[in-house]
Amino acid sequence: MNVRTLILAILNFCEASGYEIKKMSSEGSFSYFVDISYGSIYPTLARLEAEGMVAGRVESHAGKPDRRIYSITERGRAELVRGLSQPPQKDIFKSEFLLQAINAPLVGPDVMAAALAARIANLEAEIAMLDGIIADCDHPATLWVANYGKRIMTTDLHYLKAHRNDLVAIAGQAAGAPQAAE
Amino acid sequence: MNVRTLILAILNFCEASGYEIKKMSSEGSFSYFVDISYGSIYPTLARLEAEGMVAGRVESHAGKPDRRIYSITERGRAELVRGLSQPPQKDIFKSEFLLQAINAPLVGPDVMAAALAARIANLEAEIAMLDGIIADCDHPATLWVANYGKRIMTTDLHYLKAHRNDLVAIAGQAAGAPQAAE
DNA sequence: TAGGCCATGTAACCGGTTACATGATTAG
DNA sequence: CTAATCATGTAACCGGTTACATGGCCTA
Repeated sequence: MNVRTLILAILNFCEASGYEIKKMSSEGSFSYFVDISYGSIYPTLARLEAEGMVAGRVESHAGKPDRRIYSITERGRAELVRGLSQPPQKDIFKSEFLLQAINAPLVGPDVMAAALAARIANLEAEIAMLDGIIADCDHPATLWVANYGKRIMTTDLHYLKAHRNDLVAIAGQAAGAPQAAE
Repeated sequence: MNVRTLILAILNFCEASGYEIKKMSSEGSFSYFVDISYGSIYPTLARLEAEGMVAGRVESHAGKPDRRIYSITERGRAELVRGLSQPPQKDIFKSEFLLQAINAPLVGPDVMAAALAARIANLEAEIAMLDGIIADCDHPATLWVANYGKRIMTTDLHYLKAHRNDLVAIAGQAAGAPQAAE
């Protein structure tokens, strides 16, 4: 899942500028599995154009900076299919929250409670975003993914709310006596 | 969640060699959120030792290569607490499967069905691993995380099984007619 | 008039992986 | 005899981020 394929996938939905791609990847319907930086978007876009995978055109709007709008080409779409068709590698899931949770006794109940609260808030925000997609969007595949994501996040949220106190209690177990000495 | 903190976290559970750390991170109870490579483990371990965060000793077993066993020091534990205590950044979730799913019409029903099957198999394997941890382990925080993970993965699995056909159908919608022309 | 948003781009850096080098022991 | 497992380590590479440079327009 390199930036290259990701950008092609986004451009296969709609043409966009580098700036818009950034926004889609950090706020829009792609945000729940990526967040690309400008520093990788613009060079990749330039390279994709040089390879004929995307076509760029400049659009001028009065009172706004010029925008380079890119759209995917036939070659780009073929490349995207190639990229998507090879068996997907395992999902990568990196959770600092889980690392904290596994070390609950070490971080203590206060930090743990704060982390739980942050995660719950985060999940609620993300579910709200998915609700927005589910309401607005009529693209079947996107809807399928949004509903799938919502289902999992909802379960996650319920579980956290039901068991947060257990984890805080575990974190409190060793409070003040920070593990055996060296 | 850099390798540094991760290694300290692992060593806070038990002392281990670089080789064992690798195994824990790619098979053991840490594997469901990381997989570190030797190329980052050994240099990091050396650096941590130079900084006094971990202490290494050489152990010889007849008929086996020498092993450098590392254990965390007080300083290392303090460093770990510091690393864990700052508010965790958002979970990173990168899923090639989801990227395929969102582009289901493009990849076609066969590839989509294969991806679904792979993901289902993967989830089943991971749930089995979690069951192992839940049965064996008596560390409360680890158990909490394992049960949490199991709950989510189980929901995930059920949802996938119940809705896989829908996604394959969506992927079949555009089969043979690969999108509008340029 | 200060700060935020729009908009594009580059250069330096960095965290990490891949691939390689080495070598003994054990299981098939 | 071959392959796998145990075990440590290095060097080259690479994908990506951070921080910087630039500048006009709009809002508070």
